[in-house]
Amino acid sequence: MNYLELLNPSQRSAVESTEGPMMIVAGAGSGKTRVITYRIAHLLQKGVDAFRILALTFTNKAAKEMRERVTSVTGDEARNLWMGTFHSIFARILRSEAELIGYPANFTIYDTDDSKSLIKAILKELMLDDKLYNPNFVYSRISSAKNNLISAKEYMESSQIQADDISSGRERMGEIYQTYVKRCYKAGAMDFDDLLFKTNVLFRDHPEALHKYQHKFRYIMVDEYQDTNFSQYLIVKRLAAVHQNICVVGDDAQSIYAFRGANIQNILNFEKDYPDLKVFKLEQNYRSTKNIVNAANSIIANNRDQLEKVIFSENEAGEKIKVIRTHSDNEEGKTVAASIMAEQASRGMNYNDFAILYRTNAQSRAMEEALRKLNIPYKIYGGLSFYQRKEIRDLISYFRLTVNHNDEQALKRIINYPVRGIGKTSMDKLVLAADEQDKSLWEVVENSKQYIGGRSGEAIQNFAIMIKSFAAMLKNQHAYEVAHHIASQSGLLKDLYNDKSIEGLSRYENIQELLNGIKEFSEREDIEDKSLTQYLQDIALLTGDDKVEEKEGDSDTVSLMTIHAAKGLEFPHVYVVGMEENLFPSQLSLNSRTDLEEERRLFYVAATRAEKKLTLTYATTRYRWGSLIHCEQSRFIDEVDPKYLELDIGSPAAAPDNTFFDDERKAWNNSPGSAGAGERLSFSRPKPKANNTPAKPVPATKHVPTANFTADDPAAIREGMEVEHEKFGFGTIVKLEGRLPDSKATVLFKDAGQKQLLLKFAKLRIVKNNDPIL
DNA sequence: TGGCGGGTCATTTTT
DNA sequence: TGACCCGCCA
Repeated sequence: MNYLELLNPSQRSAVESTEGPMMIVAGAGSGKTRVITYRIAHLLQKGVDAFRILALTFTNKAAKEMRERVTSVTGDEARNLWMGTFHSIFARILRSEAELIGYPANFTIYDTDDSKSLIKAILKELMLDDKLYNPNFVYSRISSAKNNLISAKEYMESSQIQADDISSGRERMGEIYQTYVKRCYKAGAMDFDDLLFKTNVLFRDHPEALHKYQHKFRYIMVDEYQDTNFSQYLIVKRLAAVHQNICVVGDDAQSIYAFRGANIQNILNFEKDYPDLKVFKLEQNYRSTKNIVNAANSIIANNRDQLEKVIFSENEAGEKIKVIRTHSDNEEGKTVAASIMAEQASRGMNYNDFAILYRTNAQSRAMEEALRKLNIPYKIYGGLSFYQRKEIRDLISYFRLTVNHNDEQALKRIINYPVRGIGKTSMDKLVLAADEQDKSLWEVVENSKQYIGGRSGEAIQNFAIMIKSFAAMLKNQHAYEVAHHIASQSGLLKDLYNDKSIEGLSRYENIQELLNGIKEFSEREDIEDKSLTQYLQDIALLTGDDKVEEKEGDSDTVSLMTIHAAKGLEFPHVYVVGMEENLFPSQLSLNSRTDLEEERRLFYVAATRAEKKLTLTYATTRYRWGSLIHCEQSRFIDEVDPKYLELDIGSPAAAPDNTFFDDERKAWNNSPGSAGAGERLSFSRPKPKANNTPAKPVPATKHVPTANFTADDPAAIREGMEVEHEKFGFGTIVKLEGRLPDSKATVLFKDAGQKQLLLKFAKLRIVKNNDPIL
């Protein structure tokens, strides 16, 4: 097979250039995967040993796909490639070198949930306020420290960081970080970031280990290089230092993981690290129509930091990009669903050809409902993965604890599940004891008699004995035998079996499914080590729906996913929904140019998923965290060169569910300033400032409500308004907090003084609208 | 000790 | 709107 003929000239030279440092700047849809695939095939064909090629990706999906594609070109030899995600490859290396850095080879990998619950536990033990030290915040702070290779010690010694934390009132961050690290160590656990951090430690402190891998990997490829963080960057740099056969592939315009520590500078500055770098640019987009490519180019042109390149398409011009405005998120859903149905019928397309992309998972609901009403089959990607379900985590925790007794998070999770009378009080004692004696929780549990007597003490003893008995099986029996034994002997299976509710049933089925998976694993012929230990290591980094996809592979469904999840995919028709300010771009991104640019790249990614047709939709009102808010069209729509757009924002015939908002709109239109019901009904407004508007003098009235007292819709209440309350009389809205329907108003009553009222209960009549903004 | 109910809270993206 | 946490009660 002459694969070289399948490539265009720039693709081909990228494939044929195998020696020395190189960078492939691969625009969206430019055949990047094809180039990587053939490049590896080319190396193999030249006689390079597959064991000496390292190919790194970010997602399991990408790794899997790449391996399949290489296999289809080169055959079985592809199996020997070192190909996988950063995390899985270096976890593998760390296991074989674990001793060097003082870890057991069977260390546990803590996922995000484990990490956060450990952080919560630490906060509690240190008696810190978890409002101030929000676990999510703490987690991301520690994570970004690790991704920038700042150890706990360094963290505490850095005056810069200290100043930072002190100024935000969190001067004990360093201490938390340090405790966290220590606890992970005692538990024989690494979190996701550790897998990279410790690899760096290994390579820094053990030159012989570094040396070994430097020589082993003669060719290194990194996909999605724009998404590397500092920690990953340094690993790659070190590994490539000897042979210098490093090939990175990426597209700065598609860098969307800065929030996770990815540093776009890694790709922008690559040249500085390798002066004799060869750069290949893949600029022809084979995926999309001219209109889509040009529109995408006009979007990304708004960003400042970019590698120079011109993406072009030789495909047909195609349809313009459609922009649809709707009045509510539900209507948006209906519109999209109806459109899919119509197109599917009129153009003879499959549901597979459609994707609905959104910024946040919460948006999927309105879409789902609408699709369901029209009986359109759909599949949601992302969300809770199989392995994140409670019952699965429970059983896996048993496995984890069996393999690694020190795994604190697993232990805590299951020591009293199923219930065996080991309560909070006992656990508190054990945790305290472990901390005082600097032991792992398990070591204390094993000797619990010293700390806890009576029934609880007994129960703990029995628990420890049970776990040890499980462990005794590990050596000689394969995964399924042990797993099944654990599931039944722990009482977990029985506990679920007894739950006859619908959810209980599905939990039971899930456990069965997990066990079936393990059974398959145990029966696979291509695996040597069929122990439960090995199984755990195989699945530890399997997140997302790697599993689910296989199951319902070829059904014809519309795909729903976040834009992040859609990266790397393509669909004939793409709907990007929720094109609204504060949603996309996310309001969290509006503070800095870098964040906004990342958001814009995200939009670029979304747009370039489409092959034939791209539709952008937005709603002027939307339910968000349970209450109705008003939305404004996204600035990103304005940024697309209008000549590629076809607007459909004329007010559609009133949808049935629309009447509900009429009162509200009336209230708005009555207010001074918004009277000119202009072209765009822009309801959104800047967040009210904390300082209050001065109240106007109100005519004194007694607590007697005016005749015909009728309350107004809470939605119409604004700061600064004068209102009347049945009991408290007249007053001024000083402050509004929260969102409808639970918003709370602080009202300064002329006679009754200041009161806090829940709007949904308090009946307020608007006396005069002093809204300062309108 | 465990279960239930109400209050509170956050909601971006993932290995 | 839902997830989670806490406190109260059995």
